[in-house]
Parts: sequence; structure tokens; C-alpha cells
Amino acid sequence: MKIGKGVEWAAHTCALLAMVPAGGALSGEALADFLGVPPPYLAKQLQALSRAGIVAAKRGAAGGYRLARLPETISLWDITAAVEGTAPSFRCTEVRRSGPCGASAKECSGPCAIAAAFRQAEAEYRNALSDVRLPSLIAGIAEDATPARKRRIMEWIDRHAANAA
Amino acid sequence: MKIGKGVEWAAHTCALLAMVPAGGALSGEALADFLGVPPPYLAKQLQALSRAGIVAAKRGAAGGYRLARLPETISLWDITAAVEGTAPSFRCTEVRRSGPCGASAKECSGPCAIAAAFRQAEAEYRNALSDVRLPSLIAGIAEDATPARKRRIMEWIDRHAANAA
DNA sequence: CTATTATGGATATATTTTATCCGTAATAGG
DNA sequence: CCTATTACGGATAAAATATATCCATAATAG
Repeated sequence: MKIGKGVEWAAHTCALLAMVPAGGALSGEALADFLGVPPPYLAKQLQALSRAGIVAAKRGAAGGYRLARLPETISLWDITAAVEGTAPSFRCTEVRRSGPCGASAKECSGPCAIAAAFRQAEAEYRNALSDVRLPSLIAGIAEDATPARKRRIMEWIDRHAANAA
Repeated sequence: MKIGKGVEWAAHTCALLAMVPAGGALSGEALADFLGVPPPYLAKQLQALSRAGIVAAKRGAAGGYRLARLPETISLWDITAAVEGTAPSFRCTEVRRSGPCGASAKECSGPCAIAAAFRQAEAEYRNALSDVRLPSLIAGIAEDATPARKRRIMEWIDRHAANAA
């Protein structure tokens, strides 16, 4: 079971965007530079976040990305779902249907016990991620960072954030 | 986030082995036939289950696989861990360390807020799977199966189970 | 001794992830 | 209107992983 690194990048990106003063936006280029990741690939994740309505993109000069909603309404699950999709991690291939003692279609109206258990476990996983929203993430980051680093981040944002009308 | 199908096969295999009368064993060939999956690949999963101490393997004529412990002590998590490993699904690449505002080593003693959240979510996932053990799985299967199918399964087991001394 | 069966390693194939590029569309500012 | 900037979407390439198979070896029952 693995999660692509795009999720990690997207999460850090959203956390950073949540620190940008209202009205500001950051270009994909700037975001990739801040995170130290390849710009074209990060762009892919940004597009996914945009389609999911998590960030708002604006083209053209002085364009870039900003959060599309209040940070309180954006959870880690929202970000994960936007980047990785919502397909269940456990893919039931209906093994019970095949083999010499395979079940008839009639016996398989509901999900099998194994698939049901994984489905439930995934629901717990989703719920846990849904409970974590951007404000608590940036609080956690702020807790670890030294005052000097916090200042440097704010200055960096100030230098790179385009101010929309 | 995806789980290999080996886990599904392994789970069905364990459920089947739990239905074998005490002292009986099933060969890898027979198990693959019952599930309708490629024998050499199922063998790989069986080896993983064997290494994890979930099934006991016996070589030679009249050899095969049987459960190594009581069904009550084998959970879906045990099986998943044996086949997929226990590496965390979220792989933190320490993004916070890189880029123009990267954190110093000192600021990164603990896991970052994002990694911590995923770690917690995965713990919930594991716990949910740990709560599901073989007896409840076979109960679920028995619930769906018609009496005729249950009989056929028992007959199949009887025909293929080698009886160890 | 022979037939059977699991083991571990090596290998091949398919699929997914990761990464990059380019043409197009939109936007701000001159 | 023109130009520079920037996001978008699709196509593509490279790397990693999952899936699947094979074989030589070791163990075991009869």
C-alpha cells in the first residue's frame, strides 16, 4: 500500500498557500522552488487541486495559485482524494466467483466479508485524515520552526506573492 | 493508494485453510486451483505467509499448507502485513528540509505535522483490520453461501486435504 | 529409490508512478 | 493592440513496482 509523493507535495503546497495574506497568489514556479521539487510535476498536482476546487488558479501575468476556500474547510483527505483519487485501495476481484466451488451470482449480491472489512478500514483511514485541516497543519509547522525560519518564510512569501486586484 | 491482489488471495487462502479439519493440509497447487489463480504466483504469497508464521508448510509427498496458529489469532492485518510488508504508505521525503526556507536538522527532531497525521490514519486502518479475524471471515462467507455450495466446499476439502500423521 | 511438494532465486512482462515537454488559452501591463 | 507571463491539457519518456513464470534444490512419504 503506497501513496504517491504528489500527495506530500500537495499538502505542503496547501499549507504554504494558507500562510499567504489574503489576495496574494503564488506561481507554480515559485511553489516548486520553495518546496525544492521539479516544477512540471508539481504543476500536475496543482492542476488536480484546481480541478477539485481546493485551489483557484489564475492565468497570465501576476497569475498563480491561491486557496479557493477557507483553510478550515480543507482537510488532508480532500487533498489526498484530489491527487490520488478516491478508488478503494483494496480491489476485490471476486475470487469467490471462480474455481471449482465458485459462488453463483445470486450468492454475491453484497460485498464479500473480506472486501467489507477493507472497506471499513479505509473508512476509518479517511475519517482520520478528514479530521486534520490546514489550520492545525500550519500550527504544527509553526511549533517546530524557529522564529528566524518563520520570519524567512514570511519574507519569502512577501517577495513572491503577486497581489491580485 | 493501492493494495496488491496477493493480499486478497492470501486472505481467501487462510479462510479456506481455517475450514480444513485438524491435521489436514492443502498443496499450493490445490489452493491455486480452488481460488482460480496462477499457481506459481500464489506460491509466492504462501511463502510470505509461511515466513510470517501464519501458515506452516510441509514439503514432500502428502505435504502442503495448514494454519500455523489458531484461527482466532490470525487477523486480516496479520495477513496484509505478511504479504505487503509493514512499510508506511505515506513516505515522508522531508520536504521541509529543502528549498530556500528549508528547516535545520534541529527543527526536524520529530515527524512533521503532515507525516504525523498520515501515521495516525494508518494506525486506525491497521486497528480496523486487526479486529477482523479468520472466524468472523468464514462466518461471513458461510452466511452468503447456499447450503449446496457449503457442501461442495466441504467435499472438495475432503478430497484434496492430505492427512498428516 | 521415486514421486511429490515447498523453497528461493532469477527472469520476464505489464502496469503505475514519476517526470518532462509543448502547443494553447488566458491575463496583466505597456 | 502587443508582449510577456502563467496556467492548462495532452502526449510522451523514463523509472519503479507489481504481476507472473520458471527452474534448480531440498525435504519428505511411501
